[in-house]
Amino acid sequence: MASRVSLDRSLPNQRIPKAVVRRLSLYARALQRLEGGASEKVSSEDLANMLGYKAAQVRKDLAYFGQFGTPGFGYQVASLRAEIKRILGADREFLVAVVGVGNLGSALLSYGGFLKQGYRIVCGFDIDPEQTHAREGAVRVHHVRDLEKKIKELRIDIVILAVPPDAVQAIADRCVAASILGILNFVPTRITVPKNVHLHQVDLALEMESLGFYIRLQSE
Amino acid sequence: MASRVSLDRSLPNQRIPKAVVRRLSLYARALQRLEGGASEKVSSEDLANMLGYKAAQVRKDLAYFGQFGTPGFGYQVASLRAEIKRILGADREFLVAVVGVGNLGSALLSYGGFLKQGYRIVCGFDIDPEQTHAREGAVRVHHVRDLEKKIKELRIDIVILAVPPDAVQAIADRCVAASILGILNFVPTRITVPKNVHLHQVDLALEMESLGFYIRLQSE
DNA sequence: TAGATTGTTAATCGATTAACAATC
DNA sequence: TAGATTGTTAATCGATTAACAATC
Repeated sequence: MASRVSLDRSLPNQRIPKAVVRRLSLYARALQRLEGGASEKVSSEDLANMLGYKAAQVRKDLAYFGQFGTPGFGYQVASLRAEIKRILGADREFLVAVVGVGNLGSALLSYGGFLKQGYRIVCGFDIDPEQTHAREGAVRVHHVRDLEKKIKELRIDIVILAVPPDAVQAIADRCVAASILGILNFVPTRITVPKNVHLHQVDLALEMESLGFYIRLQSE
Repeated sequence: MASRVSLDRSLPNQRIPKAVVRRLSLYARALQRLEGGASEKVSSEDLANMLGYKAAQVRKDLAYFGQFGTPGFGYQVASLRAEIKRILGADREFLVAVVGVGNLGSALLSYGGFLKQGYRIVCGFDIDPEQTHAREGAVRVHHVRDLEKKIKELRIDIVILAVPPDAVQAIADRCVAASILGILNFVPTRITVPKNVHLHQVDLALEMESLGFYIRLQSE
């Protein structure tokens, strides 16, 4: 059984901690910065310093997925980055829809931040698509009544929720019923979904509150 | 020394883990939902169930800040919520500015999500305030050249960064030099600040990447 | 070969949970 | 008093870090 791990690096048979996956994305970004730079190799020490981690952690994180380095040498910048991209799923494009095209939703629709490779925003949904329609040249805004139908038809993988707080759980339930794979929830209301659906809550109110708390703590 | 803790609950003399503070905000929100409900009391068990935690964790989290419950009874919903709000700093308003009033920035300016009590968005900054100006009725957008001056003049505590990626570290440095207390960074570029400044990175690209990773993991 | 740096094991640290005496 | 539930200590679990043999 142990041999299987080294044969097929892309299928880790242990559970991967969320924190490890987050760091993996940051490694990829750091490597991108290094690419085209002076050196084609990088050590776990270098990478750790760039991100404020410890070298051992970098090596341990990578070890979840395989052996990518050469003892006494380090890692090839380009190939390590390619490996990490592959691990993170660069081999597949995810189709994304934004539900709720108000202020935040329309900014997210046009925000390039996560459009980078691998994620394509396919459409929006709103209770009043006419009103939002004109603003978004590129992407069609459908009526939210057609949510399930369009999710299936357009094979949408991920929805971004930016609807009013009291609507969010019901919308999430409908998405789940339509077999959505992942939800990124921007609404400051916690929602629950079955554990086969991956959920990230981006809670700005929460971030602000902890920021405020730590500021207060510090000033005393 | 131990007595000091019980005397002054608002000044914890131990380091508070970030995770505890985050949960504290969620407790406050759960209590808000309970308020006006059937019962005026709540047990750690109830609260834990509402949020998917364990009762012991709720009690332990609260214990960092004092003793708020009654053995054999539980907690008073209203007073516990008031205590938590106080701990989180409801006794002080933080003044906030948004730097970079593009798509995302202007949505954040008008987004009510974190405007809830305690945070007031005072103004925006942009390299081309004229262009953004008209769109925001309520809040003034200043030229970014006046950043330091206005931060001091208006006594801004927190900046939200929504500038282009290659400008973000320089802007952050200027904010720090102008004695900002906290930074909420929305730009998908990691920045570094001195440790007396509190920094939260809200990294949408990162969230999407981990969502994609977990989806891929699941589907295999 | 000597020096460098990996991958991995063992030690440490921190956070969560269980257990329970205290007490309303 | 009996039942319930707290605050806190001790046990457990998980994640980070240090140490080091393997090896390029």
